[in-house]
Order: sequence, then structure tokens, then C-alpha cells
Amino acid sequence: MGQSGHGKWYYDACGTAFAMELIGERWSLLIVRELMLGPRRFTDIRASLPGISAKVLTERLASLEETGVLVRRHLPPPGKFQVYELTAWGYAAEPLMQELGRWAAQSSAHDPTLPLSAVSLMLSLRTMLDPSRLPYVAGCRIGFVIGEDRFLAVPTRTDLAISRGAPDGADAVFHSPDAACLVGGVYGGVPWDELERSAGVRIAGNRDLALRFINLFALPPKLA
Amino acid sequence: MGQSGHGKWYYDACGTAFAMELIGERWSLLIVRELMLGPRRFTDIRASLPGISAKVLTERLASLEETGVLVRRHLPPPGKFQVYELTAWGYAAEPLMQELGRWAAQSSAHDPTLPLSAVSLMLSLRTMLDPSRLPYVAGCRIGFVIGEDRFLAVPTRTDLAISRGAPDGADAVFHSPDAACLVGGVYGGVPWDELERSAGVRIAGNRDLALRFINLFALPPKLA
DNA sequence: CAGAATCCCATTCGATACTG
DNA sequence: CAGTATCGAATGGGATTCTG
Repeated sequence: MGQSGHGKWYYDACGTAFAMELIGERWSLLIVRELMLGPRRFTDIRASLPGISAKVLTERLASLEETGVLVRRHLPPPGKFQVYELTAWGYAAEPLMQELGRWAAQSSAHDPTLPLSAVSLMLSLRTMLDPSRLPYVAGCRIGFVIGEDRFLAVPTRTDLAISRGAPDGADAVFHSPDAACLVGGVYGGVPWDELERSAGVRIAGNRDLALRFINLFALPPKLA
Repeated sequence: MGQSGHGKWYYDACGTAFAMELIGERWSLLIVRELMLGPRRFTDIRASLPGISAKVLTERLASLEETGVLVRRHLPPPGKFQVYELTAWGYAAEPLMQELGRWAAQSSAHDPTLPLSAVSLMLSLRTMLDPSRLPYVAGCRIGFVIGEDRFLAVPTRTDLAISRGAPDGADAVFHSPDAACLVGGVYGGVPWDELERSAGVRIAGNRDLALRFINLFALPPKLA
């Protein structure tokens, strides 16, 4: 590199520029996304990010750890594998991911029919939530079983809590072989009984409540 | 590229992933930033982005035009040069830049003493604004003359309007040879009379109002 | 001034194979 | 499972030159 010696740094005090140095590298933000709903293992992250190589994942995890976005934790003996977990500051990146997602979804070039990870879908719910409709379902418990991933979503009066774990005691549970199958129902206006017939989707429990829950979410109008 | 054919695309329906495809490439978002306060010429953008080469700037402008973030406009005869201007959707990226900046500024590794473009500084005001203090200065007109760039900032009761142009009739005007000199006064707690003595800064007009205006802005606390 | 076109080196990436 | 090591191919980006 030349005498100005800026391999990849912008030398710019602007916070936006610094953010791009921290998470702007290819794959970095998607790794953060996969950790946004709780710690994960190397292999699980990799499986959620088709196309990433072990090498790149290793490099990105190292760099995100170095900058303090995440930490590597060795779990204690019973199940002695290790996991990657966001720091408090790492978790604070969610609003930024939401703004990015909301903005990009306004492009007509955005294709919501592409494959999707389970975490992506669950996070998209929080992003595309219409808070004014929350009162209609506040307090209910909606489960999601997407492939091997399990989540519980609990709308409050002001936002939507999402946690990993078996949806025991949920009022309704969506079952799907993968996240992409659910997208059509949530955002694409595809009738749920059609998904149940042909896509291996199943709604258990209070179906009426489940459908009212889905009504909380909508894609933004196209701006370009 | 292999049969999965993903030269640089994520093949991911996630809006955040798509946003990174649109503006995640090196320099792209900084180019958008430089246009956020109005159209600019190729050479002006380049001068605001030390380190970018003509080739890269050309490539990025072309790709941002292709995706609909900006348009190239040929100004009519009197001054027949051309400018680059954000589309409505491009302008809609400001909140996203603000979230990125707010988040990154919470890192202890963020260095606000680095060089800064004039546009960066003006945008940072909107980002770091404390809206609860707006009533104290709403309606006043504060000018900025930073090198060759001129801006007018007008706080309303809910936000801060910023436009390019000579700050005629402003209640107070900050003069500075460059943006970096002002950063110390706005965010670093450096006394203004010290900046005026040693940094070539000057405050014209209602000095008391100018200092109250500066009190609207503060960097966020460190989270890491 | 506003780029387009070339050249060429450095970096990066993906694939594959290997290891504790 | 969680990486490391290596290698060839692709890409990126700076410098330079050319053009209207």
C-alpha cells in the first residue's frame, strides 16, 4: 500500500465510517445477525450462512472478538463445547440492523423469496412489526419450530420479545421445515391452508390467535 | 465462481443482508454520506474522501446509480457541469447512517480526533442531537463556514434542518478552516476561546446563542 | 474537469485436505 | 466438532495514461 498506509481504514472520525470498518466487511453483519437471538456454536453459524467458508468464518469471528462485538465462551463440562456470544454492545446493534433491513426492503430489487435463516425470519418480525396493532395480541405466547430451531415470541404492549427454546405452553405454534416456507404466509399473502397442504407447514393450538399474530407484520411500501 | 454462483451476493432474503449488498462495499456509504446534504460534483466528492481513487469513485457511483440510490444529473447550460444526487430512497438512508454512527461511537476504539469532512460534521449534529433541548433554541439560524463549504442550521421544535448555502442573515456563524477544528469545541469540551486563539476558528454574531446551540449535542456514553 | 482504459500487484476467497 | 494449512483463482485497488 502507498505511503498513506491505509490498508482498509478510512482515517475518518465519522461514526458511520467507523461502523463500516467494524461490521462492514463481507459476512460480518450476518454473523452478528445469527447471534442476535442468543449464543451459537461455530458449526451452527456456518450452517445458517450458506456460502461462507470455514476460513472466512474463523477470520470474522476473530476480528469481531477483537473489536469487542462478541466473546468466545467455553461452556462448563456438561457439554464442553464452546459458543460465540454477543457482548452488550454487540446486542445493541439490533436497531442498526433493523434500519438497514427496513431501508433495503424498500427497493424493488429486494427479493424476499430467497432462502432465509430461522434467526433472520424471527428478527424480521421485530423489524416489520406494526406496534399499533400490539394491543390485540399482547400477552399471548406464539411458538415457532423451524427445522431444528425453536423460538417463543411474546408480544407485550410496546414490543415483541423473542427467545430461543422449546415453545412449551404456547397458545399456538407454527411448525415449518424451514424459514422460507413461512415467509409466504407472513409477508407474501399466501393462504396458510395452502402452505399446510403443500409446504409441510402446520399451525398447532389456537389457530385464530396465530393468524391475528401474523397480522402484526407487513413489508414497507417500495420507495424505489 | 463455483456452481453456487455467488460472486458477491449472499442469496439471502434478509433485508439487512441485501442492504449490505447495496451499500456495504468499501466507500459506498461514505459517498452516500457526502451527498446527504445535497448534490455534489465528482471532484468535490473525491476531495472529501481522502484515500479514494478516481477508479473506485467511478465504479461506486456507477453501481449506486444502477441500484437507484443516486442519479447523475447534467445541469443546464449556465454552469454545464454534472452532479450526483441522491434519489428519494437514497435520502431515506440517513436514519440508517445515524444508527450506524451512534452504535460505533459507543466503542472506546472510536477516535473522534481523526480528520472529518464538512458534511460529516454537519450530519453528526443531527445524529447526536438531544431533542429535549431543542426548545431553548428553536427558530434561530446558525451558520457554518467550513473551508469552502457553507451551511445553515435551523433548529425547529422537533428536529434540526440543515441546508447548503451562504448563511446570510444567520444569528451566529461559526467559521473554521476545516471540520476537525470544530469537533473539539462541539464534542470534546475544548473552550471556544482557545480554538479561536490557536485553531483559526471564529464565532461571528450572537456568541451566547451560538454556545447554547452547541449545547444541543453530545457523544453517547461508551458501551465497550 | 470528469471520467474511461490499461496495467499490475496485493489481498481475499473458496475449496480441499488435514488435525487435536 | 472446531477449527488450521495450503493453494489457485478471482477480485480489488493504486498508479498511470488518454480523451472530450
